[in-house]
Amino acid sequence: MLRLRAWLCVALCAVLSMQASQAAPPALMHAQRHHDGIDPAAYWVSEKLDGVRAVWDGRVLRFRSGRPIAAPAWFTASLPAVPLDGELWIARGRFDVLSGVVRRDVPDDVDWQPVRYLLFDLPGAPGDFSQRLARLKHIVADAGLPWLQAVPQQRVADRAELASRFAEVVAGGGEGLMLHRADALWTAGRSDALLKLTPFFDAEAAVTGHVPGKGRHRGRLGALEVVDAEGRRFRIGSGFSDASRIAPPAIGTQVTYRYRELTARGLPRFPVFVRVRDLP
DNA sequence: TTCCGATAGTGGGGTCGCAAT
DNA sequence: ATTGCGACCC
DNA sequence: CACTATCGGAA
Repeated sequence: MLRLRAWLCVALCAVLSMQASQAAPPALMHAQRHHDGIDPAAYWVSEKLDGVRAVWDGRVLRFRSGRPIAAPAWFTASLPAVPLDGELWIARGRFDVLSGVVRRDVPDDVDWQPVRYLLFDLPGAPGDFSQRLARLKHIVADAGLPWLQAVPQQRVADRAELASRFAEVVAGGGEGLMLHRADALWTAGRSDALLKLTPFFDAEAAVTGHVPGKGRHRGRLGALEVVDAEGRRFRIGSGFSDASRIAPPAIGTQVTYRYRELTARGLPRFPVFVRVRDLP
């Protein structure tokens, strides 16, 4: 009886941990948007890499969602036996390529060749970020794997230097900056211990159609179909209040929207409705 | 009191994988 | 061979 | 990823 009970417990635990290994999102630090009142001198600053977040628990490499990443055996075999947090990345402007490579069910060795695992933290490790960063560099050096690197971190003196770093990175095709507060202990969740600073652009387009909403938006606007001055057609489905979804901009109206960057096809990435364009 | 962080739930471009054509 | 769709990455 | 709408607790 005791044996049976013990076996049931083991089996149940195994099943539960299996499910957890399939889907449970790992506890992570999440970035907050940079805002006024931040003292940049209190932070380590690095480029925000436009790749895929990857978390290593000592055994399995996972997406932020908790889903395992089908990486080649050689990529993960010699990773250190400590939890790591970082970004799978190839190069600036290569997100789509990387995204395809790392999300394939069957990894392609050649495709994975240029992929790097760039680390920016040690989840759950003791000490403030400065201390964790020092330890992270040692872990990377000891591992001696060409594709395993620490994300370069720099200190800035003031807002002016942060602004110039930001301009420099963006001009070079970078996605923006990440700021890790030097004196912050590791904690799961969102706080000003980790900030992101990314650019955005405003543009105008004409409404060509209304896409109906689903779920809680059933019966009102889901997204705006628009066309810009160059004839590019796309949709804007975010940025609307519930009220504006009930009475959306009419077809033909010029609207202002915001986006992060243009895709390879020239379409806006992360388009967000801002307002109906004033003074037509 | 106000504000912040966590949830839940909508939506975008792009890719992969599978089913339907 | 092409198209459409859901489930993901961001 | 972007966002809005809520809610409870911290500030």
